[in-house]
Amino acid sequence: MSTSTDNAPHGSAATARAAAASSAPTASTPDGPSGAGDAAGEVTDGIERFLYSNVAEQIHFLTSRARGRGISHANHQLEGLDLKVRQFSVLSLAASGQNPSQREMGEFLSLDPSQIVALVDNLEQRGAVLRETDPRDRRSKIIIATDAGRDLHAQALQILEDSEDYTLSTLSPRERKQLRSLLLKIAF
Amino acid sequence: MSTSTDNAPHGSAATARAAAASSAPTASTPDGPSGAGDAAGEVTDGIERFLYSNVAEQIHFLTSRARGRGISHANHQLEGLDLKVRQFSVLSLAASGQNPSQREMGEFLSLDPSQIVALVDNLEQRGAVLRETDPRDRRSKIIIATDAGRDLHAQALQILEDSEDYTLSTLSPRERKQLRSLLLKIAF
DNA sequence: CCATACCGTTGAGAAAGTCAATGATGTACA
DNA sequence: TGTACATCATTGACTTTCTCAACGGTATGG
Repeated sequence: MSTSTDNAPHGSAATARAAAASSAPTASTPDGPSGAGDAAGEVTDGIERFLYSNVAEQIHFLTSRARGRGISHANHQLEGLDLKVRQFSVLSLAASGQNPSQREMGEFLSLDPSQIVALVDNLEQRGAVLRETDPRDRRSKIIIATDAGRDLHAQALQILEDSEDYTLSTLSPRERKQLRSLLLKIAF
Repeated sequence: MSTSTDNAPHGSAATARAAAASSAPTASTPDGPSGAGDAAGEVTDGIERFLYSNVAEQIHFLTSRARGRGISHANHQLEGLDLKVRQFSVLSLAASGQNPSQREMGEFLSLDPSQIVALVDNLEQRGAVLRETDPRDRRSKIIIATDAGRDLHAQALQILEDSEDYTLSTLSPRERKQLRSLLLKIAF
């Protein structure tokens, strides 16, 4: 496990480790007065110094990192149920009482229809969901959670809520609500 | 602009399409009074109805969707430079004046060291960055942007800022700042 | 009946993520 | 000094995820 996978909830962590990394002005390729892109100041120690780079301002970088950390931890916590966040999301829709078709699941979860097939196959084999042909449109299949599926969903949900509580531990309840609200605005 | 597939910044879009999807109570597997997981109410039309499912509350779902939308759009806009967000992030660190080693890049970007190798290989072949052995520690290589690299970075940055402006178009300046701040808090 | 469009499914290939091993180098310490 | 151990970049193998094109079954509009 190279990247994440550590333990401490947030911050610090890596900082303490060996601090003997780079930092050499290296003479060649001089920065000159004010390089093209960044306002390169001093070269300090930890990787936090990259927070002043342009990429650190990018919303892509921030969402990717946040997502990566969260999903990694969540998947790890879900191992006991032999489930992944990915499968949970499908199961959750199946248990929503909203009678989702596979196409709708794909659209909502930003997944290709072919990926939904595989995910539903898996859950169906485990007896967690059923495929029912939609009587209104016999082309589409409505995915519905079985009793066992709803049970599995409930267990997973509890674990995921705990995991999220861990992931968002640096945010106040109010901030968590704000974050969800803001993400929702840009997610659709 | 204009070149991209869809057009409208956000919302709507799919909603209008064919509304003849599912919704059948389907007799079998009855919902019964209040299913186990959700408070299943009415079954309405668009996929927005899944916003009441449990998965829609999950931070994973929100970050994944937001990230997917954003990166997809950004990558599309970057096509002209034959660059992807992924490569830009490495280039950005190389141009930061912070003399990052590959290991540090990997840690900061949440990428495996082996992935950094490939990314740097690519940028190096294009003449955008150089690998310089760190005189302080000859095991590590410091990645530095060339003049051409800084130029490419500047162009890409402009495109990405426009793309982000599009992606975040539903947020006020204040909200954008909040979002960045909140994500930063949970990203490290 | 016919043309057209859509749904789920399959298959193939590219991209991304994960992991172990290796050579070169650095660090600690007896 | 030498010896054990850790770290860095790199390679290779493998799994997962993504993307796309096709196809059969089905729906819709003339």
